[in-house]
Amino acid sequence: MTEPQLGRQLLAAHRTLAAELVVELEERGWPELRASQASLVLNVDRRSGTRLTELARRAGVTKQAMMVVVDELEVRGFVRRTPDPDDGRAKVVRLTARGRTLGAECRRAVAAVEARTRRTLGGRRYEGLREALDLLLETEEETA
Amino acid sequence: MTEPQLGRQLLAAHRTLAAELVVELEERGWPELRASQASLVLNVDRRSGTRLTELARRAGVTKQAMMVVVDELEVRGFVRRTPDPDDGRAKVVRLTARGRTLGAECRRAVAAVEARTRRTLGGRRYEGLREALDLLLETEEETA
DNA sequence: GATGACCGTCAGGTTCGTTGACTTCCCGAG
DNA sequence: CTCGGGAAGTCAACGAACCTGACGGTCATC
Repeated sequence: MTEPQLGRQLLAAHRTLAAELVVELEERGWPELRASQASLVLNVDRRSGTRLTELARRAGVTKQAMMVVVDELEVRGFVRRTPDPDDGRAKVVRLTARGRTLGAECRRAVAAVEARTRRTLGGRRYEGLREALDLLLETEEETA
Repeated sequence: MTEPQLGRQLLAAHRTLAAELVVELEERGWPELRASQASLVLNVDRRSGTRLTELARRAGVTKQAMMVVVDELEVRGFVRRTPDPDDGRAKVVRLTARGRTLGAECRRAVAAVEARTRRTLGGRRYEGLREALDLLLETEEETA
């Protein structure tokens, strides 16, 4: 009975943090923005832009999954795809001006959520949590 | 950049544990059983059965969500719904004989996953993880 | 130059969950 | 005693975040 709770708690905690981030963004005037989208914005290199595959790698998901998020962000004008001059197959995802503004806001929102989490947990437990998750996923990766 | 990783890691860790549980169950001869289903089986009171709403409450989800899982388990003969003698509205979810056998297997599978997790994390970190999650979700609940 | 690997894409699925809108039934207050 | 609020289970529709598989171009190398 104890362990399925762990799995569930992990999911619940994920949802909680994601929801908090969304609220934080809303309060800052960026409504209808989801955590996955904010996360993507933060992963695009501000200067040179970043390829889709690289974004997927950073986020630890498939390129198909990442493409959906890029699509959404592109429609809303936060990001645009430009052909990669060095590679005809590739496209580079870049932030628009609006996207850069959003990026700044996202960093603040993320910091706020992190600070709140850290406060309710205490610094020690917070660090412990991060460490445990790092370890868990790292060793999973190796076995895979 | 640091925090959105936390949220994502929580999700990834959830998927990992759920997948491990499924594999564990498969290896024990119970294929095509998902983590949510196993979790439900473990939450049904072995003697008296449990109402749908109560199951939903225990799992921290809506009764609609819980109903789906009960439906699946009922179709496969692990569980059945009987009218509650004390309340004409309610039905009691009970394990069938096959369901009880599955329950025992689930407990073992869960224990195996837990043991493996504990081993990769170390007892100290494992306990810390659980504690952190408890705290995180508990205080979330209060604010809600 | 053919061959295999790689980039982005399209199409379709899966898992776990949600909100909203009933119907049926319980219960307590007027 | 009825009658109105509320709770139990259900039906339907949807959402978020993923996945696998299959392709058409492009690169890079042999």
